[in-house]
Amino acid sequence: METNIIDKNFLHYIDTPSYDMELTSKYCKTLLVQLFNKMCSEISPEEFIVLDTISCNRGLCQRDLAKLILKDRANTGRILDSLQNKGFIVRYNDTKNNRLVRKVDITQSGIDMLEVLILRFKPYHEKMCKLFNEQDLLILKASLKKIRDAILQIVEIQI
Amino acid sequence: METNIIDKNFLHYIDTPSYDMELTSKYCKTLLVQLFNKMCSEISPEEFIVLDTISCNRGLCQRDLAKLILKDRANTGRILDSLQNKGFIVRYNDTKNNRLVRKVDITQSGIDMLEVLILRFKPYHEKMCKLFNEQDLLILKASLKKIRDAILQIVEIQI
DNA sequence: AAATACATGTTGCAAATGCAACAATCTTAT
DNA sequence: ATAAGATTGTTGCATTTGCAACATGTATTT
Repeated sequence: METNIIDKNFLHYIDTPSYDMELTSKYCKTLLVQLFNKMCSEISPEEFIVLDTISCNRGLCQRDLAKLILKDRANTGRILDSLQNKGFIVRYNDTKNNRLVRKVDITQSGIDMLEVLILRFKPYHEKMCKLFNEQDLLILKASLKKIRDAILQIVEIQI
Repeated sequence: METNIIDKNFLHYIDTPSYDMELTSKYCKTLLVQLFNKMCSEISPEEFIVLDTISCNRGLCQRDLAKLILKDRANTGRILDSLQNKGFIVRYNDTKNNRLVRKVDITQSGIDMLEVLILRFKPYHEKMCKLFNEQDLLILKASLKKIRDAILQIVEIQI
């Protein structure tokens, strides 16, 4: 059999969009981590992301929040424990579809924390923004969506 | 202060390219994991990726391989231990820039394994390929590269 | 009405990951 | 020539992550 997987005809992982996305995600994460190391000791980058997500999706139950932040229920609960201990969020029992759920909301202290951080990161945020135009970002967003739709045609994704 | 971070003017994490990439990467990974659960018990998806990378980059030292597969040296060594135990790769001492390094190469058994897997996954691979055209993928690749370059202007990335 | 299935959140555990420290070896500086 | 620094790979440890099991409460089925 002369398939010759090593030659250039075969698409290797390194050449896939998946690899490029992983690589770029690593860059984004490193940027975030380095900025937080320098400029924020109050919360972790992960907690910041969750707090930001809660701030614009108030009154979500934990499972719905988990879907948004791309983590499972267990880890979502743990991050919320930490944010709650720091007083940035509150949890309260409520119902959704006649089911008991724990909903999450941001506190005033959490809002203040977010505003402080946003001000602190503003220079970097603006520097990044200047490097991109809206059109490019929209195209990128659409491309990524197209990939996800393609994957959904092959397997069922439960996130 | 009426910054009002909750309104739509502020860019939340959920709306960033970083989030879209993370989400899409998760889809890709889930696809890979599900395919391997169904169709491959010999090696893990991670090991497949490393084996594939070695197959088209023969004679790399471990550190250079680590950079390619986006892992640190420690984890790269561990994955290689597993692949070596299964007989799919060999490691041998060599020098690079007058330094002692351990280089990695794929064995015939490893090549056979890759070819078997590629044949096994061929239907899915072709199905995915049909859903994209070369032009879209090139644009996506360029967009992601542009993001990485922008990040490099702000922080130094050492992967 | 009882049994089964489903949804939500928590806990425990194992695997994966990252980081710092270390050993070995080579280069550069004083 | 000796000391300091750099590169590579390994080991140990702490953190993160995901998965399965469980408890609780609801919906559905028989």
